[in-house]
Amino acid sequence: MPLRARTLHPWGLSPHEARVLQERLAPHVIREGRLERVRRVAGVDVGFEERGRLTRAAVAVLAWPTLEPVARAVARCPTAFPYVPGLLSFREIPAVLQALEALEGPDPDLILCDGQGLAHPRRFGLACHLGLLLDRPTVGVAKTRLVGTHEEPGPRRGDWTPLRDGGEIIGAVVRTREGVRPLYVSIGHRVSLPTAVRWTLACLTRYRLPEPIRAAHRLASGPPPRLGPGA
DNA sequence: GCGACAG
DNA sequence: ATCTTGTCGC
Repeated sequence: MPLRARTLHPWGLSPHEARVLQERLAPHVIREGRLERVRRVAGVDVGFEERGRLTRAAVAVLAWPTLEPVARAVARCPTAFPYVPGLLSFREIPAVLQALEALEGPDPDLILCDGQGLAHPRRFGLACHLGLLLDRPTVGVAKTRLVGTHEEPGPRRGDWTPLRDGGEIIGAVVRTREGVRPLYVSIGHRVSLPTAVRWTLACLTRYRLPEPIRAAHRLASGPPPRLGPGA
């Protein structure tokens, strides 16, 4: 059955109302969870298309552990919320939900999101917001830092250092490939930080980004998908 | 006041 | 996110 979001709140909010809502919802994020019997891992990519002022979301579902794509969907919506650092989910999640609800086949057991999770000023990044709406395990995987301080992780794939803010560990700075900038991994919902880091690393191939997110990003902005012999 | 600031 | 310029690896 299709992934469906709970209606926890309305979407036509002002930036101020959005901040207040984040503070109300953040305590509901579950910061633990181990994941057993993972069969499918989804990646979510979000972005803005200046031409047409559209918010774009792409989702790819990959089988575990083969990482073969089994489902994909793209959605574009007229952008209805400004880009404000810390409020990205209010701009992007409507398109993400539209794409998720169009997916065919069995639901993913884990969703890797393009953006922060707990590594957010109010501990409620896009991955937390999406995880709470769906009540499913999510992980935030961001290419650059939003908040927090950290030391540079070691040079080898899998090396990581804690990301700290306000006296707590809010994420991990993970070297996913030698010679490239690290990624910022944080809890989204229903996973522990070690689980979030483990699955980010488990989904790596030879690239900087975990394969489900790469597949999603490629879907909307890369070359057209090559259909396999079974399609 | 000045810089920082997911996508 | 997007754009531009310069450098490096395959």
